[in-house]
Amino acid sequence: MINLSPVQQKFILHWGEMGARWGINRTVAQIHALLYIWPDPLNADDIRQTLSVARSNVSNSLKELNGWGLLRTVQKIGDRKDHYQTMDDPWEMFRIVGNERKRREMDPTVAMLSECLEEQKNARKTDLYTEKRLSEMKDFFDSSSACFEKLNSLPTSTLRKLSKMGDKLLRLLSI
Amino acid sequence: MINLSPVQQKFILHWGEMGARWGINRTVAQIHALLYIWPDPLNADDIRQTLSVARSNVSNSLKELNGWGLLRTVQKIGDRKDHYQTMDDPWEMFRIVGNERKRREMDPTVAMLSECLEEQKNARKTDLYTEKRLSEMKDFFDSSSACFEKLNSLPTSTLRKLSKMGDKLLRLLSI
DNA sequence: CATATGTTACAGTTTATTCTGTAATAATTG
DNA sequence: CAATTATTACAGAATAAACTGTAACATATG
Repeated sequence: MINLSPVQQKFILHWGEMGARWGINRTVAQIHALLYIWPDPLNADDIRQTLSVARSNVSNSLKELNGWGLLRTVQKIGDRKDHYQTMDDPWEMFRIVGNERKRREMDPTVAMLSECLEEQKNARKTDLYTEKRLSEMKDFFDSSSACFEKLNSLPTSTLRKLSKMGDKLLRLLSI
Repeated sequence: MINLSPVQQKFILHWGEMGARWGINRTVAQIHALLYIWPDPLNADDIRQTLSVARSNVSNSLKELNGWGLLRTVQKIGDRKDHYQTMDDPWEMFRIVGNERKRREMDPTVAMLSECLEEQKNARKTDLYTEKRLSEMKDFFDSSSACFEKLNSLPTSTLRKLSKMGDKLLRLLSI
């Protein structure tokens, strides 16, 4: 029987609300928060009881969490139920989320911009202004997404160090 | 009378759909796309007709766009109507959007984590595990948001160059 | 085979958001 | 003052997303 402390509840509820802004469903985010804040792996029924949601909702949410690559399933001896875990390391966690967000929020736009530019070339009427706006936008998405990919390919330990460099980072970059 | 080419329509519709994923309302994003892709400043009625939305929707959406800092109001001689523009430069545009997203998506979580840690300290029961999870998460948010702020404080021209450096950037950083 | 466990589909409900259309209000201009 | 323009509030409609509860199904275990 899971009994959440007030602080744990607060964390889980906030994570759930915030999830929406991060493009993650509330229940999915709550489950993620629960697994993150709880010391032991939990089974689906623990989750259902603790968060008061329908069993089917737990199942679907776990599937989605798994789709994000944020879930691990483990077993306990003498217990046939699956038990679920999530990773400890926030850097690792948000690297994954970041990748997924890039895939959902940038890639489709890059594709659309390419199509538009192509269609604009083949159009009966030339429209230099539109072409300029589209290609500047595409240029932005291309370079920022390449840059993001490069940074995200670095090992977590490097990202951690870089993000902690503070002003040193700026000095390094302003060469 | 505004007459959108197929390519312009495609761009606007996509921008509208994508807006949702970026945390921006569809109509707001469509209006933004329209102002971005159209060579001249447009008045509210142009926008209403072109996008087929209610006048009140245009007014509220323009207000929100203004709240993001993405709108400029200009006048035309011999015309009492306000005319609206948005900025050309995608880097500038997404710097603003990025700032706003940080404010909405990170800052509240940093605040929540600080509160939780404070409350955990004052709690009757000590809970070292929860404390560890919370403080590691806070550490992540603190350093990544500081890092983001530093980068975002750079002039657009610098950001543009950095994002275009490709592998040179990695070599520079891997010192 | 009986039981336990987990997934999936689905109809219906709830909830939140967005949008419309109207009306009231205010400010400005000729 | 009359006309133009823009904002705001609001009730109701339309949409979209999320959730519930149930049932069917599959799989594995003793």
